[in-house]
Amino acid sequence: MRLSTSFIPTLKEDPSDAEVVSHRVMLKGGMVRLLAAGLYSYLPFLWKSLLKAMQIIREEMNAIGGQEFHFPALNPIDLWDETGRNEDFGDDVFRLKDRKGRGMLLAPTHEEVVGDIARKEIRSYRNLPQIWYQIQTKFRDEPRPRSGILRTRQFIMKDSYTLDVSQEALDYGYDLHAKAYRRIFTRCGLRFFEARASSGLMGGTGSQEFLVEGASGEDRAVVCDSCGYAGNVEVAGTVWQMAHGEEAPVEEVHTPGQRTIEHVSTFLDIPAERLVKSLVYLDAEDEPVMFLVPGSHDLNEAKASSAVGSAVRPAEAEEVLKVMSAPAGFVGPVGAPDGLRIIADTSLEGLLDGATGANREDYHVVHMSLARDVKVHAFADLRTVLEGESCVVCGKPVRAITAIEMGHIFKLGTKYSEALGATFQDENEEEKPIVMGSYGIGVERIAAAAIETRADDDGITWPASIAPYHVFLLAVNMGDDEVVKAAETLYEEMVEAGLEVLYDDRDIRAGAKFNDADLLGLPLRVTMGRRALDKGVAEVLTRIDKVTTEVSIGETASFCREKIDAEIAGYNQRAVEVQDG
RNA sequence: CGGGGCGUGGCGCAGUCCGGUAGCGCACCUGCUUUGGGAGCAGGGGGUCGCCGGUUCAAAUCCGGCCGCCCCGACCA
Repeated sequence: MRLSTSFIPTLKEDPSDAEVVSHRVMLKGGMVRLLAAGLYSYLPFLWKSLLKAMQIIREEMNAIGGQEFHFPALNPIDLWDETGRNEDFGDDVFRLKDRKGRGMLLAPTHEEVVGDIARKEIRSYRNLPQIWYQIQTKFRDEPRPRSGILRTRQFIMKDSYTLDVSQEALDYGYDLHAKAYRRIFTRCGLRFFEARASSGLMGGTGSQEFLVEGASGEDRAVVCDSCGYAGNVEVAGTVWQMAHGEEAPVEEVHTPGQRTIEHVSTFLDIPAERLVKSLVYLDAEDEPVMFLVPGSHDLNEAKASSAVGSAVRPAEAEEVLKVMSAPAGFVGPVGAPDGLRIIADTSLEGLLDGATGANREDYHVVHMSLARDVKVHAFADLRTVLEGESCVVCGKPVRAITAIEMGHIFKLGTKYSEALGATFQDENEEEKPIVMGSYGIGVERIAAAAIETRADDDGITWPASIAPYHVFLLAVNMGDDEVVKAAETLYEEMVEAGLEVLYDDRDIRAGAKFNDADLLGLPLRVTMGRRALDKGVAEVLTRIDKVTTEVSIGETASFCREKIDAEIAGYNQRAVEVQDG
């Protein structure tokens, strides 16, 4: 492709509205343009990369027996009422009416459509298993789109669905997907973590996220570099025990105005690790529940929610007062109202000498023994783990990371098939619900994560497998006929060798070309100028390390071809190594 | 939805406090010179200052309302 006739509108200055690396570079590199908040046009240069990522996804999905579909993005709303998810998604879904007034929505995911086909077509265990997938635009009216292409309101997703006869069969299909995902991300040149995750709105019995470490991500996870354990903070556990202390009579102490852990800790000279945070929450029915976590830790609301089995929200100040008859900042489990559910973090079990609110303004209690003084309803993992705590698998310290969620796989079970009546008849003529799994990959995030993790001060450094082109061919001076002729010949030879070449034949100054070449970040840059031509060479620069090699003109095409092939072969080799986890 | 920032030629910004000629750099057009890391000189085109209303002789500037975009939080497969 000739740059002189391409539409790759690079910018000279940094765009003002972009903070995260991938967003800035995509705008600057003429790859995306904003239409409205969370809605981007993908320009040809980015689209080529996305097409390559999608092709890798296709190959790997096909390799595990996936069949590619294309479902309607526009769905009748009553189908979503059948599963209850029209309500569950709330304002996150775009709704509209057709000309007859029928309620429709723009699908944020496709379990319902898959379930609808299944209930109409799948009759027998002989029809199973099935792996169905599509690569399609999804719509979600995000409350806050952000970070450029990382969280948008319209995005491309590879979504796949397994239909099986049993939980065991689902496990197999789920493992096939995990394997495919490892291969996909590795072939795309990404280093990822697999993290246990919360199923959230999807429901089901288990889920796992594929994360790429990166500061602009929205996910927090802990990873163990020793054994490879990783978990989203919503579910990750660590081995950590609060100091038990020694038993002593419980005692009220005057703590005027000391509401926060920090203040109380300083005021009483008790380390935060010995304080107990008492938090009043309300469940979905507005029934109160008190959570107890170590003063040194935060309550994790996702964990709190699963401990209660319902969504929870912090009680407002007035609600705290109403439930506890004491103001927020001074509430505690000692002498709490009868019947108040109290759920304590597992690290508090056996605590003999803790301090917390006294349920009386300006007073706290010390020497609280949990077993003696508190009626704990249940112990559960409630705390947000902290860096340096011990890995639940190997005991080594874990690391806390910020990460981009690339993919998420779910064991759904029979939630959707039961709601929709998608059943099959087994060998014993018994009618059973189909066991489902669902699996997603955010396609744009592949390109975004590659940029986020590999960009340098000058621009992108694409992995060869998803680079829009392999080579940036730079003719230094279009006014020099011999240079132009040599560049044209190189262009032809490289294309002939099967390379994808972006040929900068623009009649502009060399400096601008070099800067664009750095910015666009193709794996190889081939420079043809007077200097090189006189030596009978082309200068081949590998973008990732900026090392230049002089290669005789006649061998340049094959030299580049080998470089690109070697890099891609490296990813493929690594894919084999990591595919089984 | 709460908090903060911003909206002025295509892009990046100044001007707004203190009302009175819309300005700078880049980009764009023409000519000449240049040509290996975003050239120089000369000439030129392009802006209802986000929108609506108010105050005023006069509004980019003051007042009121609204809209949009970005960031933090809430939220979020």
